[in-house]
Amino acid sequence: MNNNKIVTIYDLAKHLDLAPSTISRGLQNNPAVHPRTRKKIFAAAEEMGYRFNTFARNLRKQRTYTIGVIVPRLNSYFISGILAGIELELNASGYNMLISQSLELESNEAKYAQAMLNNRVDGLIVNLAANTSSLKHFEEYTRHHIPLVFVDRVFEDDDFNKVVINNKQAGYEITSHLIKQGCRRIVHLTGNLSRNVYQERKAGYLQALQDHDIRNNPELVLETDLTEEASIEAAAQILKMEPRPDALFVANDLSAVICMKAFKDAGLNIPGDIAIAGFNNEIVSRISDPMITTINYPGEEMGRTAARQLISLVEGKSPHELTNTIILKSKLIVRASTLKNKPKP
Amino acid sequence: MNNNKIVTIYDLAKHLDLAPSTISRGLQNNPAVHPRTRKKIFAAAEEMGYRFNTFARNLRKQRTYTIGVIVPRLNSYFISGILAGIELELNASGYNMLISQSLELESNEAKYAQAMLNNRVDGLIVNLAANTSSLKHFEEYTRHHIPLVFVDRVFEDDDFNKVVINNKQAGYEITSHLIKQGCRRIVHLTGNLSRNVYQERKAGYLQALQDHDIRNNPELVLETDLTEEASIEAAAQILKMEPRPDALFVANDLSAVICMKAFKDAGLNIPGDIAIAGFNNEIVSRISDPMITTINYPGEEMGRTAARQLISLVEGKSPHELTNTIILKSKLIVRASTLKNKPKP
DNA sequence: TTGTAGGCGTTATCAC
DNA sequence: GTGATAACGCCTACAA
Repeated sequence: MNNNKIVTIYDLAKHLDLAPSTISRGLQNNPAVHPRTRKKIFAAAEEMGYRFNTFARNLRKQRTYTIGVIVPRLNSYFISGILAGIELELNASGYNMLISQSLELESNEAKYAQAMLNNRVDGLIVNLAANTSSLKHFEEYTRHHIPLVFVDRVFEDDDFNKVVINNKQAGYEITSHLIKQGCRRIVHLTGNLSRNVYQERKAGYLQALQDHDIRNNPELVLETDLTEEASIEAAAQILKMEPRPDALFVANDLSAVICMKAFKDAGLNIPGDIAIAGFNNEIVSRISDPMITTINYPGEEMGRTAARQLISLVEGKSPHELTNTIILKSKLIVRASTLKNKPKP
Repeated sequence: MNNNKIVTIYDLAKHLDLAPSTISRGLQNNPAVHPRTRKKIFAAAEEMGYRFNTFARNLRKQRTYTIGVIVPRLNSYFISGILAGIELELNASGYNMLISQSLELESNEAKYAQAMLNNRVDGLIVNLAANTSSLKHFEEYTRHHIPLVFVDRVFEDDDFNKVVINNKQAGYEITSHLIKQGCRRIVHLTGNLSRNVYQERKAGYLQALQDHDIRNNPELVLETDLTEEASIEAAAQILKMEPRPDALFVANDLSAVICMKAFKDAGLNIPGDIAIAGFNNEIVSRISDPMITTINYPGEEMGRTAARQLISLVEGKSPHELTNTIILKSKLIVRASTLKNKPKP
């Protein structure tokens, strides 16, 4: 109706010959205003194209209904799932979502944590960068009692809220499965070991070896950044190992599929010559040939859980003092890429 | 240093026995402030743990330095790339990014467009939902002169800024390539045809058929939602076609790979029995066996371009009146999945 | 049921 | 170079 001028409650007040406070109350459905008055207010708001100013309200209320989210990368299938889960919960509860990507750098993470603080986010969800070595850039959140939840990539020995899976157990299960299939020389290809998720998967791998009396050979653990290039390189390195390993446990599906392709191109048979297991149950694990044994990793559910927990902290429904760790269930999914002993018909 | 109380410029002013306005100027590096004073101000700010309040500034400045982004889904590899590109540019220019996902529903899209307006975003980037049939929920942006850029999925006949690729040409190239490989009975599996991207790819497909004197058979065009399930179903349907098609052009890589897997499971040889081409050059197209012929689709670059264009509009560096369309280059990438005529040695 | 007045934290304008 | 003061738009005691 109106053109460009921004309409405020004062304009509505003048138009209706009422006080701004009455307009404010009416728009909030405050029962103190007469239904007739309220109706007039809404009609005028509609007619004049009124939009309320979130900033003014935030300034006044000292609340922003905005949650910050810092992730290492946006262009990752797994991260997308977490974000989707977070977004669903936040929007359902009327919160906005402010996103930054640290590009796996602690320095960016710290910078964005500060920026989010300036934006007065009501809470923050973080998936740590690969090289983050301290959480001191989050101390100000604690000091100001702004709730903080870490999801997936966390620090073990801290006093923060976290949503994780049991990576060690998952690593243990997948390695034990490989051993049960008769594999003895199992390579583990993993990411930055200063991050809990990779460190623990490796711990599970080592534990499984030990429990099955297989001597650990440090040369069989390859630490890379799990990018496409690094995976191709790692595959070449594995092909050159003497004697050739009979299994490969990779810390993520995409990298596992890339390795598998390299092995197939080199004429190897999967799983006959080498069994391959991944991690995350990404779609690529299902479309590869053979399909890849993996761990179902509930990314979206982790996002939802983290968001729910954060909201309940923000709204004071959970006590701030009690930090807690939520461990979601992960599950081994056995597929053809590791089935050396074909199930009997 | 300090504990929980939020520090404002008034606190700094009192502490330093200066006026709040001087503090404000000092913090903004206003040259009118004496260097010695400024130094004292920064020292006190640091010591007292001052953080400026973005909302108060926004309220005052009538600017938010926040850009809204509405996408159909967050958990999509292609969308992630666009978002990553947008985020890079926005952060580089000091803007925040507020994200919502429409879940492919026009109703959500409209709702979030309104919410972003309430949040006074300085501009908005949109990737349309599958079922969006009108742009009237964006009219208010035009009315208030809030810049708007559509990326990838757009309306053709509108008067808005857009960043796209030439989908028709890409569809034409890929279909012509299949024809040159000797294919005559080419199935086209696509998404919601009311969206420009799918509509145009199909137009390119039809044009190529016509230019090569191949009669169009409407039964060979399958419109689905391109989900994992729909793709599996479509593959089954194609397998039942009589006579069997000799090529399949799918509007996205993931769906193409899923179909390929189904065909291989049914004993078909790729590309011998049926050639397969995808779209987007996602990583799955490179790890499938055989690798998939596709169109390189610069998602991240589209995101960057959209963000750059939006920022230049927001900052008044481009005129608002001139809406424009930026068409990025896409490129046919030929791989084994369509090479029926092996290149001569 | 409605109105008045003050404040949320910052910046801009005008004085001094 | 610094200070006083009035906005920005909304919300909420408190008063009427």
